[in-house]
Amino acid sequence: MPELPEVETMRRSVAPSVGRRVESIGPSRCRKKPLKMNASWPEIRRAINGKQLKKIERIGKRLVFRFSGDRILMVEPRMSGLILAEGEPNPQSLRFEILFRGTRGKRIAFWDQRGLGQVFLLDDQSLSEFLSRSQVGPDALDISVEKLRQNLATRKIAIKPALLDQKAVAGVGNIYASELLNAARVHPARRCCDLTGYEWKRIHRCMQQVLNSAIHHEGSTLRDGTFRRSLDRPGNYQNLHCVYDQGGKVCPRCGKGTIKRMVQAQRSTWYCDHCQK
DNA sequence: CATATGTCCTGAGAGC
DNA sequence: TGCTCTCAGGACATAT
Repeated sequence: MPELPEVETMRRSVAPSVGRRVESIGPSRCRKKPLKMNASWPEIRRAINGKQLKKIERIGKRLVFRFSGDRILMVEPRMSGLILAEGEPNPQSLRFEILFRGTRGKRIAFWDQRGLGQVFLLDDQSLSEFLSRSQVGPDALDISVEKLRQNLATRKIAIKPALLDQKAVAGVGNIYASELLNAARVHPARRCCDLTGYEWKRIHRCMQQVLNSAIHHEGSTLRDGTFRRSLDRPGNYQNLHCVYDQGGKVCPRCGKGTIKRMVQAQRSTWYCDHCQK
């Protein structure tokens, strides 16, 4: 599911557990396939049990759980991962849960239907190494327009697939790349190296506006319904999508064009055929 | 069969 | 030749 706004929504929904002490952590019994991770469950239990959850950070589309004693769990939800404090989306897809002392069952649970998600046990040092090895770029909400331009403007590929490159800017995924380019009135097939300074400014401003608005509306719940803040609380931003999955409709921004679908780098892109030049 | 929110790996080609 | 960077394509796993 998650792009930056959905991961930030998940972060906020489990933030009440900051300050609590871990009672137990472990895999669910009913999981389908083993969770992909860099340590065994006994190792993770030894590292995390009894520790206090100090902070939950978001880096692009990843969540970083910091515990006392410099122990870190980093979760990559990838396509279908979901981090929830409440609710049972599908008992079959529960991958692990953390229970907290003295809270009568308060927990953080990781659900993942497709099983592409990954979890890493790290410390400060190995987290830094991980981020530099995988070249995670600046977060989309923090990056300056100069840095965005520096990271992308020499490239010959189209702007829309370029925005999905997490090394250039971290957090934008397939939904918000289409949405922000519509807001910026830039055609998704324009090559990065052909964009003007004024267009980079619009892309940068609209990226932050669209992502912040999506966070405000608690992310996008698509037709498959997998992303939600809790079982009875879907996101709302899908109702504000101007182009994503809106093929054939009139563009709500210009009121003149029609929303079209195209395929770029084997992924769907939607855009207005009138106002995006 | 086609579609689906993400990331990692491989290999070809370009340019120095 | 060889190094680095870019870019295209596929794999991963499951559901509709």
